[in-house]
Amino acid sequence: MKIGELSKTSGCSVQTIRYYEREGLLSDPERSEGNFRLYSDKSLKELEFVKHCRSLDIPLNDIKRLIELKNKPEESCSSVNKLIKQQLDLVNKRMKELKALKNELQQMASTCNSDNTIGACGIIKSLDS
Amino acid sequence: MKIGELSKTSGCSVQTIRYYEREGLLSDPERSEGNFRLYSDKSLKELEFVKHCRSLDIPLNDIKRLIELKNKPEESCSSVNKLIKQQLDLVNKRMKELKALKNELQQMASTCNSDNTIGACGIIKSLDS
DNA sequence: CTTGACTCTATAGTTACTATAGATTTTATA
DNA sequence: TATAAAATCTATAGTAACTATAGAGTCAAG
Repeated sequence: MKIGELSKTSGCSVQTIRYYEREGLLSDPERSEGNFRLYSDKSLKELEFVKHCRSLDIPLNDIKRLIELKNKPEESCSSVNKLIKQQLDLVNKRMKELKALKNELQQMASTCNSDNTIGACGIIKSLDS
Repeated sequence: MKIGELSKTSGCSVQTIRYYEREGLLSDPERSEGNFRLYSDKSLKELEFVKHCRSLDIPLNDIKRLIELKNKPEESCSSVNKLIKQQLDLVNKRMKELKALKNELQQMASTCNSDNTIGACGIIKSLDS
């Protein structure tokens, strides 16, 4: 299949696919006579692996490492484990931050009654302090 | 005070301060004979307003709008309110996403017992599916 | 008077894409 | 078969919010 079809079946944009290729996350596809990329089901699998990792917010560089590790099935998977745990730590940290954000924003929103003027606005006041 | 001192008292890096100025979030400071930026306490207040907004993850463009609004105290603050509510929606959305992420990552981490090989690694398997 | 710390501007790099321009190839229609 | 439309190609620039660098100028202390 050509890149447009791969794009549709995978849900990745055409530019993103080409970008992943440039970044070394996808193996170089065959080319047609006219230099169009030609993909197989294996390519789709590769792309889906990347997509799944991205849906977990794993950075492209880490995904690259995971792909390399995948190709060494006899090695210990402790590095894979470490990578996932790091990602989990990050997510936990970000969640804590977001909770704090949410609290402050809610508080702020509650101090504004919308027929006030900006001069009397509780939101602006709390941002100023 | 010069930019280095403002940087220390505010906790913003020197480059970030200059960047905010370029982006129009801080008013242009006085300059010394030798063209060094000279800041007042008012400048510090301005910078702290920006910092506070940023700590709430409000984008620079929105902060710019808030600053403009701040300077029109007689207008209705409904737009301020709207902006904060939008920000709150964003935070809530992101929190939901993160919760889902966290679940999947935890699940994955639990399928790996670290003395396995990559070939048998539950993490890689689940990323593959 | 010179050394080191600080500051200046301008520019490039970061991440993960998205968007564009201009050229080429393929497919569909007349 | 001619041609128009759709898809693809590469290369490059833009996005957000900074951070880092280069190369030059300024200032305070010894």
